[in-house]
Amino acid sequence: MRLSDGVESGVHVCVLLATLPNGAALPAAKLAEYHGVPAAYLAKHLQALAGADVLRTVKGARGGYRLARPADEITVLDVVEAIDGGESAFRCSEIRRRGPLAMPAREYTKVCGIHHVFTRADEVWRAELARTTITDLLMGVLRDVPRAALEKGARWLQDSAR
Amino acid sequence: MRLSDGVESGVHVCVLLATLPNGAALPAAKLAEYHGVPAAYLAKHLQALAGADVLRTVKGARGGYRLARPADEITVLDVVEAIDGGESAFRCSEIRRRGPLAMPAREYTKVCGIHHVFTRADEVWRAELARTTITDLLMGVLRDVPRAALEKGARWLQDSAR
DNA sequence: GCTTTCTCGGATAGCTAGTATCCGTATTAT
DNA sequence: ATAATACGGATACTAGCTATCCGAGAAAGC
Repeated sequence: MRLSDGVESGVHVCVLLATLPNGAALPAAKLAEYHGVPAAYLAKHLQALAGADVLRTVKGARGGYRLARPADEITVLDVVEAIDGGESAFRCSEIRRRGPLAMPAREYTKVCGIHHVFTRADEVWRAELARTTITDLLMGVLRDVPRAALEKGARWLQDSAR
Repeated sequence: MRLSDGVESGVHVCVLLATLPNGAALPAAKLAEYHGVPAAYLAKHLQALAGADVLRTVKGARGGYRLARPADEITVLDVVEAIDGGESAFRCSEIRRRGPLAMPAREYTKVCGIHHVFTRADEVWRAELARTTITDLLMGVLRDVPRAALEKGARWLQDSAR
């Protein structure tokens, strides 16, 4: 089981965008450069995030991406569902209806117990991801990352703003 | 994100094996036939389960697979980790160390905050799966599955025992 | 003790989904 | 008008999972 790689980039992008003043935007190419990831690939995930109303696009020259909502109203789950999709990791193929025990379909009224366990597990997983907002992550970064790195980042952002 | 399909078969197999008397075993071919899944493919997952000490193999003529432990000491998580592996779905590629902000490696003492969120989510997911045992699932099947199907299954098992 | 039968076990192809990339079009600020 | 930027589709490439095969080894029966 593996989460899409794009999720990691997506969350990092949101944290970075949360540091921008008011309605400023940053183009996809800059976002990719900042994080050291392939630009063409990141663009795809940015589009997914925009489609899910996590990011908002600013078209035209001096455009780019910005957060669609305040950072404390965007959860990690929002990013995950935008990029990786909202489906459960487990897919029930109704094994109980196959093989020599097969019964007419109408006999199976309740959901398969195995299916149910994974559904619950998926729910608690998503609930946990929904507990953390982009603001929470940003505060963590400000606390844990070395001061020198923060200053470096701030300078880079100013240079890119021009 | 997608869990290996084999997990579903694996759990169903364990539930079926839990219905066998004492130390009786069922060969891989029969297990596959019962569930209507490809035999050669199921064999692979059975081996993984045996390697993880969830199932025990009985070699030679009239051999097969049986549970390695009492059914109430085997959790759904045990099956998942045997077949799908114990790794977290999220893989941190340390994006924060890339791009223009990169700092010497020793500067990063704490684990990345984003990584941490997914680690927690993975833990609650696994904890939830560990709450359900094969016995729990078997009781659910006995409760929810139509009586006719249960009888059909019992007959099939008897015929296979020969 | 030998043979026969049956089983696991690892090695090997095929396929699907996701990763990574490109380019042409539409849109906006300057 | 021009330059910069997002957007969407089309396309190679890759990894991991799906599916299959055949040989080694172990038990059972004579």
